[in-house]
Amino acid sequence: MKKIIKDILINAINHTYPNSEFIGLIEVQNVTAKNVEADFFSNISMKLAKQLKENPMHIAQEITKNISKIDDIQVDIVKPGYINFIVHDKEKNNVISIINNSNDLLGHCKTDDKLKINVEFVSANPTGPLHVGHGRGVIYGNIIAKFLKIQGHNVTKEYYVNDHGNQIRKLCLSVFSHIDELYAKSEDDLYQGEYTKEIAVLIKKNNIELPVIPKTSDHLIDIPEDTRNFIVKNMVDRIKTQLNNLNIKFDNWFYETSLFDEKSKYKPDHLIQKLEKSGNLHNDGTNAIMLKAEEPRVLVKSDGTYTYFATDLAYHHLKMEEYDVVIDVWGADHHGYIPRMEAGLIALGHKTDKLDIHLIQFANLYRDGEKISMSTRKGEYVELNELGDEIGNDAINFFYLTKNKDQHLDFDLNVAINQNKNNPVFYIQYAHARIEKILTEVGRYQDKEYDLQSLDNKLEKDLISTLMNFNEVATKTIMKLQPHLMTHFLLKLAQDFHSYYANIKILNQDEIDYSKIHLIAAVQKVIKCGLDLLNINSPKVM
RNA sequence: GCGUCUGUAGCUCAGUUGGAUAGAGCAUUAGCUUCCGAAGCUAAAGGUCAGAAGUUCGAAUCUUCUCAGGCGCUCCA
Repeated sequence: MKKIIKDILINAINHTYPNSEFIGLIEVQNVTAKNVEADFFSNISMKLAKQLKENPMHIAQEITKNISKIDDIQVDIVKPGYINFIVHDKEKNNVISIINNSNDLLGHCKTDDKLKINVEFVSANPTGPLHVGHGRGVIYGNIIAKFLKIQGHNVTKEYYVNDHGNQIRKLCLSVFSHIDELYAKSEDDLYQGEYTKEIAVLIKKNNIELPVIPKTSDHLIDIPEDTRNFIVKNMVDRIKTQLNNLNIKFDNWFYETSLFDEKSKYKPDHLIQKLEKSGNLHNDGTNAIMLKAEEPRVLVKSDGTYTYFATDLAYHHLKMEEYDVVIDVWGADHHGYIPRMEAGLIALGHKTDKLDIHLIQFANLYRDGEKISMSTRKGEYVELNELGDEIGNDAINFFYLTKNKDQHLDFDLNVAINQNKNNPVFYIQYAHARIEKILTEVGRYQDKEYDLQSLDNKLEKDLISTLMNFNEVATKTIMKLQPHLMTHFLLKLAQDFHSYYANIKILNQDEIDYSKIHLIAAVQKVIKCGLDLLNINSPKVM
């Protein structure tokens, strides 16, 4: 509809101001102001006023003179120079049939340029279970990967498992400390979570080899590889189970250690050689190896071990070579790390416009008004699934998706649990269930006679206008990766429906008005489509 | 100090590439059940869009400055 109006305007302006370059300035927008009786408007005459040095009202009149009369659209001029369009109900009501006859309401959200995209998200260290602090990144990463898939891209969802660094060693020692306290002797801040005890029990039960405790404390404890792998596997399995409970599946679990495989092309030492050849290493006279950047960044420490950055750079080097677009979903605390990563990739000859880093702002967690900090190390955390058990996956999804990722948000656990019944997601689902009830009562309605033009009640008109916006909202949500737009649309639609339902009797005993049935069927179809898009269930009964 | 994200109703958040009188939910107040599901509906009340200046016909939206908050500035991961 918008496009049709735009074409009309283009035509008219071509006539009014031939050979002009004004076409590019034309935009048609939805009317959102409540007091304005119109569906769409254009501000083109105000824009032209400046260039033509004429009164915008006058320009609008000149343009509208050249708009050919169309049956279903009324054109108005309103000061200071808006050109408003009112679409007649007959035309609008067609949206109901369009929706009900569509096989794929999201069919228009397709890209012309299919790309191979890697979306890496969560990637929490396997040193503890996923907790509520990870929730936002989990849900966000999963949903944008879904949107990209709908667009038609070839998407790989990837979890990067940091199973190589010092923190894994600490994890192992934390586990061993429950078997023999001597393991904890030379270590401070070990992991305190319950799971370390559980794994210790498994180690004993399965007779897994324990490391030898060295006689003198200057010898490091040497952890057998199989034992280490056993512990890491157990942790990763726990995380997988948690994600499974949220219905999230990854396509690829990439282990940091695999970069060090003999056959790996992307071994960090190859990386260093490459950087050295291209003259990108910085030497400050110490034993450390550094990358030249806005500030030198350490790749290999003086003791010969790699930094996290070195292996992460190798990993990104790999992704950049294998994919057209590389997306990272990171917590906002990593933002200072971006220039380093970009500098590294540029030094390796990559174009960083392929790299798209989505920063997610932190969710501050409260319990009864008091801030709680999540610390895996101290064993202070609320597991993501505990929250899921309390309020359900639908509420979790909806909660996180309602907010823009750049918005800092506050989350009070107890309030969330207590107010769960008021969660807006149920309001939407309730609309779906109510419609379901009516539709089953009505039975088969598709082949009955109906007249959409009879829908002329104010509430029906509102409902239909909202339905008309679905296409645009869906496009924006999916193409611009903004899930919160859809959550707000669904709330508005549910609201319009509940209002309609409460005020207008849809099922009349004497005779059924099948146009109303088609209307609510369209509403239900759109709600279901929107909820599916957000990974939320559409229950038929609640 | 530098970088970065944010500041909209009592609370939690929307607000489209700058458009018309600022939008929801929760909380508060007052109403609504012989009738399709009250997880609902109808209203009321609630705002100096942090503050100031600027650009513009027009600013919550863009620019600059100030104030306030989160996060980051490791040979940590």
